[in-house]
Amino acid sequence: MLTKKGKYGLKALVDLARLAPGETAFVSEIALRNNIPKKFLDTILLELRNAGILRSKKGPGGGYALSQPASAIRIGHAIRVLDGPLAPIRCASRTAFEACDDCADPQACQVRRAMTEVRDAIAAILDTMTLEQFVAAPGAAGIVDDEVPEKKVVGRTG
Amino acid sequence: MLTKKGKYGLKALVDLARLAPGETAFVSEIALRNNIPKKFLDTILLELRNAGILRSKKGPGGGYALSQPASAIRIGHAIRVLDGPLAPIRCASRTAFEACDDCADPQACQVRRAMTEVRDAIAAILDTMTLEQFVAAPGAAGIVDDEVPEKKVVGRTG
DNA sequence: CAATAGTCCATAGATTTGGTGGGGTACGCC
DNA sequence: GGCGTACCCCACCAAATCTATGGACTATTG
Repeated sequence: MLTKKGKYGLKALVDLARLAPGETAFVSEIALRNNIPKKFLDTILLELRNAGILRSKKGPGGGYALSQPASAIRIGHAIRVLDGPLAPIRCASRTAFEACDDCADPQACQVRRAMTEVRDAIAAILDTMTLEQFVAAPGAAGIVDDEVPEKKVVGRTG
Repeated sequence: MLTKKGKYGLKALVDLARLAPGETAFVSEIALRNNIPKKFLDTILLELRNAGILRSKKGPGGGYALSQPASAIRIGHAIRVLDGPLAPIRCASRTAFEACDDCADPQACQVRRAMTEVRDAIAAILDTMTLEQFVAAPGAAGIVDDEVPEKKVVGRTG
């Protein structure tokens, strides 16, 4: 699951990536532009900064900015910082592995096997995608066959 | 995220798929064999039954069994029944779509775009995989380059 | 030194997850 | 037609996680 924290973080990164080179933005600006609670965004940007993805400057005229060009920032990295491992289940994570208490032998677990396959597919997308690609919006014409349904559907098939 | 509920459910399905044709198993048996709390498994199997994946028989000599051959049961279906939509975020679900309250226009959202791609990758795997394939264990030799690390790693890179 | 804006810590409500308890109900079997 | 088995259903609960909020502190600029 991508939590609100992760989502807010990605939105903030997009916001910052759109800045002119050298420019910085206040937390309050970013929060306002993206409908994010300012205080919550505070902690999110801080984590991204501690992870080396953002840099910050205090005081008047301060603010946040990307620490690297958008083309060098991988979406998967940001998500891991904010939401943890990409794997759907911990025992399927390649580097944040943790054994399930109900599994005698993780190597023999079918669930783990399948979820590892899923993890790899997710990682293949998100560790390849850079912030630069992420920001490059293919306009509203990008997804033509992906209509948004009227209201929430009963069956959970998504 | 695959919750314990989803995981337990999948394990139970594997258990049932290994039964001889026509044979049934008690909830208590399945629970015991897979280290699953009996009562919790009760509710899980019930949901799978209500979804048409399992059939059950009451009374002595009763129990649970697959309602269809394992080759006709799709893993993605079972997971959706137990854990909900496969998409990492609701607004990226194709049929259980729900708009985020912080997004003015879902069509223009970069996060949604990327997560839809992830959703499709997940669905491609899980909606293709049948219980039959899922159960077919390629022994311990199946994944050779997938060593299980000693203990939990600090960095969350999974 | 005063205003600004990031940093840090503590806390708290809401929701989800994971699980328990108890009773009801259909069924097979003496 | 009881009796026990084992599924069915309801309510409830504890713990964890998510989603914030409040307030104090610190560094910087003018």
